[in-house]
Amino acid sequence: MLLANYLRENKEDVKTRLQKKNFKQLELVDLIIDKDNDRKKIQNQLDENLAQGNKLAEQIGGLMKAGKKEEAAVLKTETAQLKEKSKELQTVLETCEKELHDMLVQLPNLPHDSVPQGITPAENEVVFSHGNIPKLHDKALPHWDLCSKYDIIDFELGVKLTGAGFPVYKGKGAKLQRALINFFLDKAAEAGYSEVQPPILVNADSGYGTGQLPDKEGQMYYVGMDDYYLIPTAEVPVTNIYRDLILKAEDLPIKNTAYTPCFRREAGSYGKDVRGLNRLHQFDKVEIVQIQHPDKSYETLEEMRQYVAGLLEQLNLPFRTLRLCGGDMSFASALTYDMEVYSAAQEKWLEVSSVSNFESFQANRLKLRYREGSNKPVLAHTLNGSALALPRIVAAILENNQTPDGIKVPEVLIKYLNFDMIN
RNA sequence: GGUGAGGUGCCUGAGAGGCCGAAAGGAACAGUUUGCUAAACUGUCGUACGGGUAACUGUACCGCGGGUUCGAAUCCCGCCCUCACCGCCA
Repeated sequence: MLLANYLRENKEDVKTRLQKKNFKQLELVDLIIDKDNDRKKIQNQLDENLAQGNKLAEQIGGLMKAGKKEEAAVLKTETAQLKEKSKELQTVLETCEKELHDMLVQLPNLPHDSVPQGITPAENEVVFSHGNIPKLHDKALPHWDLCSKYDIIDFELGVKLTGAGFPVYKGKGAKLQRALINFFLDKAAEAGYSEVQPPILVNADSGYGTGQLPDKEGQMYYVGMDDYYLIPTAEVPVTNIYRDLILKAEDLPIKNTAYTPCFRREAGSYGKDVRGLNRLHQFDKVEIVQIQHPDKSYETLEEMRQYVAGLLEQLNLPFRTLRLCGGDMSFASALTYDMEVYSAAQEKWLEVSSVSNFESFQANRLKLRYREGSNKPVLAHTLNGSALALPRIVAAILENNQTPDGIKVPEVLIKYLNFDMIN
């Protein structure tokens, strides 16, 4: 959520930047400023009314104590009118504030200057690529066939237990999952991230804090009996740890990592993109989250992006880094890098990580602030990234490393496994 | 699920209709003292939204929402949450 004051002070700049994000209702900016002006006016009136009432009440108190009951009674009649007026103004103010809020939450975050102009994924900018696209042997298979050939991931069995998109990992497949999770967590710890194990069900307040609610309500699994949501990403519980806090400037940056399963309904997804591991309802992910001083958040974003790239290099997967164009970015992000690995049998790029700087957009909702010395609290910047999401990494490993004799395990994972081939 | 207790500032905790944005202690911060550390002393020490160049100042907030009252942290009603014990159970 953006701040009304910021819009007022940077009106034209805000509009041009919103346009870059392919946001069309620019008139909303003016409406918000007007509404905020109304709000101030109403509050002024209300405050004045209440102040008068307070003053009268004080006088009445004094008179009562002095035993001047008649004089007090006269003043009492005055307060009755004031009270009615205040009540009226209060409702008007509440309506006004609600309308203002409802408009404010419709504005997406403003894109950073470096965000490329564009509307579709085709306009994303490739900023880095690494590794060679492997040449597979003649009988190479897509990962879903490899999964059943070596009996490591069973999609049909998942359907029996739950439904489509809930695979069962078996034998070496299950071990590979554990190895990847441990590898990612160990690397994050080395990079200074402190590990947390948060709940994977969260309440509505947390959903609002990171912005999944209200917009993406339909994408989360909901436990109605207790009013909880299954997390779509560890970002939700981990970032919400810091909701409603005022941190000290010297505590920044805060670096957390968490492994959690993630649950997404993926309502509206269909077709070839959902085959095999490409799109699941439940998947595993290690997330990195940072809370940073506004002056340093872009430095931090670059560092996080390098960190994720390093993981992919160590896994020996060909990948590329995209700087997302305005139209392809998420609502809350100011700058996002996507990492895509090449899946050689499917012959396509798969998104395995998204690293974003939200600036103060999330922090405003979270009321996550920091204080420098004895200054007023200031909104912090939040950043997060996948490091990494497992399924598509697994898909790429299986496909790219396949040989006629089996699938070679990436070297860095061998110490976590007691085998080097899936066969 | 049952019963009981309770939700006050960074923490502990007092306040029981006006003198309360809230005692006291602790923590933290700044200063004095000190060879260093510590101690002692002094001071500062909530947030939000307004007005004002500023000093300052208005309003709201004692879990949330309503009510009573000229006036509510304090009284009344409803809700939520936490803790303890019992039951059930990993």
